[in-house]
Amino acid sequence: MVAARRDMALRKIRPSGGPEDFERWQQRKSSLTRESILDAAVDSLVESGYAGLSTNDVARRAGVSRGAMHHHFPNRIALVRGMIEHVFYRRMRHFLDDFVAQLKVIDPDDETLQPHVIAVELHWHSVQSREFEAYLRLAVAARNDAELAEAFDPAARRYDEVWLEEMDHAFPQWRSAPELMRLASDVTQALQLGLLINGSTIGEERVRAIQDELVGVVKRLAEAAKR
Amino acid sequence: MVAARRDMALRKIRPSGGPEDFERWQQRKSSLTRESILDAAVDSLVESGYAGLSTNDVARRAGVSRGAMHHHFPNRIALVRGMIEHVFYRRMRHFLDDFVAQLKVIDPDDETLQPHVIAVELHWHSVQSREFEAYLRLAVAARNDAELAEAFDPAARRYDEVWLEEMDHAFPQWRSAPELMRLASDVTQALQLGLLINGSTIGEERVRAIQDELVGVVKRLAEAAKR
DNA sequence: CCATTTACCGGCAACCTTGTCGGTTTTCTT
DNA sequence: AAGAAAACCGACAAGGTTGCCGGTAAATGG
Repeated sequence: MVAARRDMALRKIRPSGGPEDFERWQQRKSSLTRESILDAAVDSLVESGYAGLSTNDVARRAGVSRGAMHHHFPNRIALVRGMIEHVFYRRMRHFLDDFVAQLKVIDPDDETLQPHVIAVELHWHSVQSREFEAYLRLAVAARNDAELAEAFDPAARRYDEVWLEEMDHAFPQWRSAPELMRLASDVTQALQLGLLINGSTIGEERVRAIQDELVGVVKRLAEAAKR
Repeated sequence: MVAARRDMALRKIRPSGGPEDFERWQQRKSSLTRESILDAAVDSLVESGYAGLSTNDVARRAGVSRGAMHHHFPNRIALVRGMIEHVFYRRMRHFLDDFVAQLKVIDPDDETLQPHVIAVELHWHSVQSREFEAYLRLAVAARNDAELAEAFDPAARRYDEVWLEEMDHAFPQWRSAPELMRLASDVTQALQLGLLINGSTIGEERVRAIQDELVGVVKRLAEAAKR
C-alpha cells in the first residue's frame, strides 16, 4: 500500500501515454519506441550538453530512422519538451523507490539512522544519477534559453510541489513546522547540487566534511521542529 | 597596500600577456583584441552554452574577422583554454575587489556585520555575476567532455588554492582552525551554487530562508574556531 | 628607408544539423 | 479480405560550423 500511494503521487507528474497505458499492440509499440527515443535523448543530452543535443544523434542512438523520430517528435523542441517530463518523472521515481526500499530495512531504534538522515544520504545518491545529470543540463541551459525555460520552469515547479507533498507524507513528525522541513529539504538540495559540481575540484575528503555538516544542520532543524 | 597584496595574489592565476604588460603599440593592440575576443567568447558561452559556442559568433561579437580570430586562437579549443584562464581570473578579481571595498566601509563594532557574514553576502553577489555564469557552463560541460576537463580541472584547482590562501589572509581569527574555515568556505560555495540554479524554481522567500540558515552555519563555525 | 615580422582579412571545402516530404510497411477496423 | 490509419523510412535542400590558407596592411628594427 505504500507503493500504491507512491504511484498515486507519481501520477501527478507522470507523462501520460506511457507504454503501460495501452493494450493494443500498435500503440504499445509506438509508445515503446517513444520511450527509447527519450532515453537516447537523455544520453545525448548528458554527453553533448543541451546545445549539442542533435536529433540526428538521438535517432542513431535509439536505433530509429530520422523519419520515425519525426513521426513522434515533429521538431527539436518537441523532443526537448518530451524529455523534460521524462526526466522529472524518472528522477522522482528513482528517489522514491530507493527511499521506500531503505525505510523497510532500517532499525527504528538506531539513533544514527533516523529517517531524515537516510533521506540526506539517499538524496546524495540520487544526485549522482543519470537523471539528475540530465536535469542539471536542462536547468543550466534554461537560464539563457527562453524557449527551453518556457517548458522547463513550469515542470520544475510542479516537481517541487509534488516533492514537498511527498516529504510531508514521509516525515509526519515535522508536520508541526512545515517551513522547517521545507528549509531542510531546500538546503539539502541546493548544497548537494553545488557539491556535485564542485566535488571533483575539492576532493573526496572535503566533500565528506560538507556532507557531515549538512547532516548536522538537518538534525538541528529536526530537533527544532519537535518543539 | 591591501590592493598591492591582492594584486600579488591575483598574479598567481592571472593569465600572462594582459594589455598592461606591454609597452609597444603593436603588442598592446594585439593583446587588446585578444581580450575583446575573450570577452565576446564569454558572452557567447553564457548565451549559447558550451556546445553552442561558435567561433563564428565570437568573431562577430568581438567585431573581428575570422582571420584575426584564427591568428590569436588557431582553433576552438585554444579559444576555450584562453577563456578558462580569463574567467577564473575575472571571477576572483570581482570578488576580491568587492571584498576589500566593503571591509573599508563596515563598522567593526557592529555584531551583525562580522567580516565572515559580509563575505557570505558578497559571495552570493559574485555568484550572480556574468563571470560565475560562465564558470558554471564550463564546470557543467567539463563533466562530460574530456578535452575541456583537461584544461578546466587544473585551472579550477589552482583557483581553489589561491582562494584558500586569500581566505586565510582575510580571516586571521580562523587561523587556529584552518579546516573549519575551509569547511565554511566550501559550504558557502556549494550551497550558493545550488541556490543559483534552484532559486528560480523555489522563489525568493525560500532563497532568503536558506541564506539565513547558511549565515547561521558560518557563524557557528566561526565560534567553534575561536576555541 | 627597406626588409621582416606581426596583425588582420575573407573566401573555400568538408562536414553536420534541421526540417520537410513522398513513399512503404505494419497494424487496425469492418 | 480490403480499405483506412498509423508507424516508419530515407533522401533532399538550406543553412550553419570548423579549419585552412593565400594575400594585404601596419608596425618594428636595423
